[in-house]
Amino acid sequence: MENDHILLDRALELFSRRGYDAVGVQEIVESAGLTKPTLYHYFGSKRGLLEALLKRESGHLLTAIVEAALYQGDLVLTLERVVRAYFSVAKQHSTFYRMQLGMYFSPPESETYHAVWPFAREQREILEGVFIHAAEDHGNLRGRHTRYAVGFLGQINAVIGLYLNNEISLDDLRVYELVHQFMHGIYS
Amino acid sequence: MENDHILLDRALELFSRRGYDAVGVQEIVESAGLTKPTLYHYFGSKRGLLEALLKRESGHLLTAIVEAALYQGDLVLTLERVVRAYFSVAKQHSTFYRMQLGMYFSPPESETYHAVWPFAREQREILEGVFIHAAEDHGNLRGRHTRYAVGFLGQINAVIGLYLNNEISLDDLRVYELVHQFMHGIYS
DNA sequence: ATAATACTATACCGTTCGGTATAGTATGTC
DNA sequence: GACATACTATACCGAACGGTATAGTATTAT
Repeated sequence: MENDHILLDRALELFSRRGYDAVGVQEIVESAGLTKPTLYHYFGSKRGLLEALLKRESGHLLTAIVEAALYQGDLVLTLERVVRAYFSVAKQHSTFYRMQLGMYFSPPESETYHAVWPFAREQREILEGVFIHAAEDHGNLRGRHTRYAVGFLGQINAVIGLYLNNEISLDDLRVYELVHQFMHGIYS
Repeated sequence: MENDHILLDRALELFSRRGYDAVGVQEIVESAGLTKPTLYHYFGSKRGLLEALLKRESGHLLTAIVEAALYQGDLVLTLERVVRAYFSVAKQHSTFYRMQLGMYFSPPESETYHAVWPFAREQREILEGVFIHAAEDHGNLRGRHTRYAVGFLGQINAVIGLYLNNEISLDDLRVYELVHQFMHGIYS
């Protein structure tokens, strides 16, 4: 295994558990069994390490939801695929998901917020695309794509937040519940 | 104005903009026109300052939603009051709301997460109480109070997140939309 | 007048921060 | 054999970190 990959793995583990600011460069290289010049050779700075990490790990999530978000006439089916994609990444890459979720809500002038913002926007645009397409079939959705995308993502992340705190599991029933509630409310 | 209040105000401003870890004690006291021994006299440690800050500011939010969450037979009405309470605090204390939202999603071994956790749990319990009470009138809600509380809070925070990024405003229409969608889904 | 209490400034503690200058050691090319 | 390239360790940089010992200055109670 290459040393740059080892560094990224260790940084991901430490950042997701304790946060970017609370983890020093020294600790990362020690945990990787290397020294600082190696890290600075590959990434140039601590910020560069963070950006390389986000770039590598976001790939999983973005490709998964791009594929899932292909709208082909059935909104429920599409949303279920999207939720399943999110759940799948949250389960297989839970440390990364925890990290990017925390960074999305980090303060607006922090390094982490600026670093994660492009990837967060991309996620939202993909979801907005679903609702924009669906509005061609369901006129009453028109003009509310941002609202829906944000609200839907908010619910997904609320559920994944519970999963990351070991309060629930992420299974097919949970997918159905989430989408059904989003589409039809809580009574039915 | 007392010096301890000045310190809390400056800490709130700085933490909410750049994050707890990224702001040093020195910067806080300089911004307050004071020196470090004053801060350590009142709060004992940086962590103590954070906890005092959360305690002071959470009061606004908790009293507001406790009052709003009184269920008296009309779930829609109660939820609208709750959303209005959240929106009101988010508008009047936007720096605090941003801070506590970020801390709720901060890494699980960070100081900020541990400090904010008791207040987050209290919020959720209040909301769960609404759905537990409502289930006495609407049997099909029974046993899903956690799910609903978390999902509802997720949607509220998603919308407030948009507001904090200056993408939307928080008005009565937005309250209606949020509750209506939660209750009846997106089609109606 | 005196003593106790509450508060605040100066100056400092040891440690850690992100980052780097220097000196290597491999590996492959010509 | 000479040389460039890629990578990594030792040892260090100045600055900032959270926190404190000491010495005060007001205010209050006795």
